[in-house]
Amino acid sequence: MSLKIYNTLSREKEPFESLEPGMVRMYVCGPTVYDSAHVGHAMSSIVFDVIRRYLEYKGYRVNHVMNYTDVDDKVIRKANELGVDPLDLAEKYIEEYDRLLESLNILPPSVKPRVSQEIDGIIELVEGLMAKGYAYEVDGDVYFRVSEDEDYGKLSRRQLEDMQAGFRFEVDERKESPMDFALWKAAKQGEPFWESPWGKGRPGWHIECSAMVLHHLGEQIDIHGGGNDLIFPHHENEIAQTESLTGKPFVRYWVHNGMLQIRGEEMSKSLGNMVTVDQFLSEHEGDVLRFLVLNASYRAPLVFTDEVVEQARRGLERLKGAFRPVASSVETDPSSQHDLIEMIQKAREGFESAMDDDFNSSAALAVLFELVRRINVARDAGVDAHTLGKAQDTLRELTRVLGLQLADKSVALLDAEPYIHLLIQVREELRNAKQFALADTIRDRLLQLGITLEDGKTGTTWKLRR
RNA sequence: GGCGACGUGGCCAAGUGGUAAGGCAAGGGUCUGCAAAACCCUCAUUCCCGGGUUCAAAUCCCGGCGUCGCCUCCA
Repeated sequence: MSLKIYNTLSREKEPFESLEPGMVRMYVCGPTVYDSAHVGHAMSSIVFDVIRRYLEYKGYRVNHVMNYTDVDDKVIRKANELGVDPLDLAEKYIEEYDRLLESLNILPPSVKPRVSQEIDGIIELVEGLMAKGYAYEVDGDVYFRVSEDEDYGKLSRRQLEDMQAGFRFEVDERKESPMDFALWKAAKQGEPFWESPWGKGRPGWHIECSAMVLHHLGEQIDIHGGGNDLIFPHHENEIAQTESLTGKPFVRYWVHNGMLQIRGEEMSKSLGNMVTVDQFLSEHEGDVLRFLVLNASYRAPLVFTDEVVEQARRGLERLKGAFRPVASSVETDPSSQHDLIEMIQKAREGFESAMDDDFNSSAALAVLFELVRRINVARDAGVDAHTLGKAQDTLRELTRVLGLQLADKSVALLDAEPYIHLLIQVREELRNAKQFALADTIRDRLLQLGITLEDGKTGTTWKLRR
């Protein structure tokens, strides 16, 4: 089986082949750090984390770069409102985002560059474009000359004429064409600036990503990702700049995630329907959001409502339930062992073929749920602990490829395990003696301590309650 | 106005030519002192609507309707 990835450029699933065998260069557009991240940002980071984890599972080494946009109109505006330094403000939200990545079990990107630390490379890039006639200066601003780029619009499938027809914002008359975009902006009063050949100024929005890719990954990369709202103009412009400069195809696979929507609306500050990641995590574990994301196609819009969150939480519980250990089993059923061993292999194959199909995580989850069911059946049938453990190990390994943590027991709790078993034993004797009131007290008290007891056919099992 | 995506059961959702995965919810049952969990059974003759292509369409084509995104900063 080989991996296929949907490429926004061709609008088709294509066999994945990296530029360099065994190695993937992946760049993902990160957030503009002017405010707290919302669950939509988290969705994007989760999607590309899953992609990375699966590529690593397939044996690739992944060089994963995610940028922080810390020099930007919005950052400056907000900093000025608050009367603080823009870079200090950005720093605060960068630290916050780093923490969120960790809480959501997102593997740290290999490099996390920031615009403010890439200025030299950006200036160099702009100079290169000017030297080749792709850019021009007006009063300290530098613009990209779109008319020079013959295949401009190939990613978003837009024609220059189409775009100009629907123009409904004010055009800067100094530009040669309305579609020309800023590579470098002359500094205005109260804005951070850097010295450049065109005077004091700062980078335009799109140029930063081109510069960071060139700096950290090279002229050509395998995967470039981000939300599908970035296709135009951001990624379109990145292609224009970078390919005009290098003359080489920039990105092999453009990968875009769909937008997360709250009740059919894009989540945005202006609509007042933001759910920040912090808010979400104060009520749910990170796995819930990840499960929600995994349960759908990463390319389609994601429905985010209280009901769907609750469904994700319960689905997760079912997944976790499969890790319960064998009870004090009475008699074993050999056929259950055979079925389970067979399922272990089938689950891995099914999982891989689902994920190979453009990271079809919801189909992969369906396979895992089949494994869960078979594990539960085998446990009820009294399968031996060794075989059950092997099936659980496979389930654990595959859920980890998806980045789910499930109920990873804390060390403290592992220490408590013998005592829990002791209590279960005592309670068992009380139940045999029909001392139900006392038996129930033990169950209730353990529940208060976060441990749920369940009396199954073959004995009592326990699990951690969230 | 232009460009693009999407519309599958009560909810989320997979499925791009061969006769509808999975999860949640719901109903019935097994087990159980009770509870919970688990397991078994049931739950879309049908995939927004109308045409067309085909032996065969949720899947391809045309036309509607609807939702969303982008065209201005946005994961």
